[in-house]
Amino acid sequence: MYTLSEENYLKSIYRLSQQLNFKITPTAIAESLKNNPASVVDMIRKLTDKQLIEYDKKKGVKLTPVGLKDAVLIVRRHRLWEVFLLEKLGYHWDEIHDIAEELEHISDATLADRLDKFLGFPEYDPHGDPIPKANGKVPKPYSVTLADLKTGDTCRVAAVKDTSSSFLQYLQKLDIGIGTNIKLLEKIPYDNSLVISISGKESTTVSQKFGENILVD
Amino acid sequence: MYTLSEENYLKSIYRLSQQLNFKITPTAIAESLKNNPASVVDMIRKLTDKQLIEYDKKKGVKLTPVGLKDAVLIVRRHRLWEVFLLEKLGYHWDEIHDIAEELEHISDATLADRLDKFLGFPEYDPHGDPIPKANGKVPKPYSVTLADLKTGDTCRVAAVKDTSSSFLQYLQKLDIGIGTNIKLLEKIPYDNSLVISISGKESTTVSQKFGENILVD
DNA sequence: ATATAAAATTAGATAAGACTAATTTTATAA
DNA sequence: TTATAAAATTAGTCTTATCTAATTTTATAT
Repeated sequence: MYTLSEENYLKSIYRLSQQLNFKITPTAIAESLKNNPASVVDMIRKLTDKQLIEYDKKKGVKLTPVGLKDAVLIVRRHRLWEVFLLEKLGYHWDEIHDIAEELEHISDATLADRLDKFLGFPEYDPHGDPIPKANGKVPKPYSVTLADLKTGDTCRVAAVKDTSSSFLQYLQKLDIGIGTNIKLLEKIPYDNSLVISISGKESTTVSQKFGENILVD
Repeated sequence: MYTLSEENYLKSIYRLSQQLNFKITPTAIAESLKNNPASVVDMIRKLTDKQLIEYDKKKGVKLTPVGLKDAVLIVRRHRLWEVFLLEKLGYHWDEIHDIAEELEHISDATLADRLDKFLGFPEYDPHGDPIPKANGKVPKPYSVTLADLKTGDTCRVAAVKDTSSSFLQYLQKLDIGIGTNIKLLEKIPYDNSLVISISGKESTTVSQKFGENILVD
């Protein structure tokens, strides 16, 4: 159906389109795929010809209904495989993304649905990202971050925005995972550092950047 | 590590090398991969440069120790995924090969071993082919076919040589799977057709070609 | 032993998807 | 508004893996 590259572009454009009020330019796509903008321009032409995207210099790149449907399916496969790798094969949080990047391209028509069933129809992947349903519906993603809380608030870690292994390994070191309870003890006015208590334990200080990458319930 | 094509060539050469006393020529590889012989000649050069194979016009193509090791790993992955697709995801016998052809190329270093453990270290795949172990050792493959039996002999289906879906669907129709008991009632001298009884039921006649593609215990 | 067929090889073409370098267009700031 | 920077685009190159067509080598049969 699609080539590997086409799928990666579709997925990348979809991910960028999730960032509200963000114009999807060739440069933005190039950065997200670590490609040269010139290559992106070529692929924009190809995907436009195939009616998977529309490109308007003013408005940037936008997925067509068909392009959107298929991009969502790729993301669905990615997130289902992540659940599989973590829950069934015992991988760690920070190892699953790259493998799922490969697995998501397996093209069999019923594979995602069978895997979904096998895994018990999970709603969120191990990073807390919503797993699109077979019909294309996407569960509501989390939007409040740890940095949005007020002093004294308590929350439950629901998802992470940053999925780099350096971030995930830091979380592991701090004993933070999906479901961990965190209380915001203090916000340092100087640089917005956050003093928190993890699972009721002694306090730890983390940066603003850190807090902005943790989504909470 | 390897490109998709390189892996497919390695696997193809390995499979051909399993056929005893068979010289692996460019033409044979071309047929097995449904490629043009000219393309094969190019890839033979490439794999020779990488020291994965040796090519001697007289002796044909041969895997080097390194090439063999890696070819076996690809076959290991293929067969493990086949077990997964059949046992865990509920696919049928004739659907799993093509999907495993894609899955086998997922390159993570520990994936095969984790999958192996998750599946309970199976010795044979759903077609009865031996699954190479993590150390590269390959369990003994079955070698006696239904066509080798003498009239009156009873056997248990252990594996199939042909994995085309037309063959597998025919088997399904005849209610034959791995483990099915078959008794050879008669061999028709004219064309070596076989009259057999499947699971003790009424007799059925199958062709010599059919019998040669069923390996028995 | 030689004609013929089959197999192997070479030469050159093509397509996909990436690149660099040069150019054009658009945005931004003085 | 105009100079400058940034972004987008074009033109042309490269690599991988395929192909076709032509040629050379090897095998086979009379």
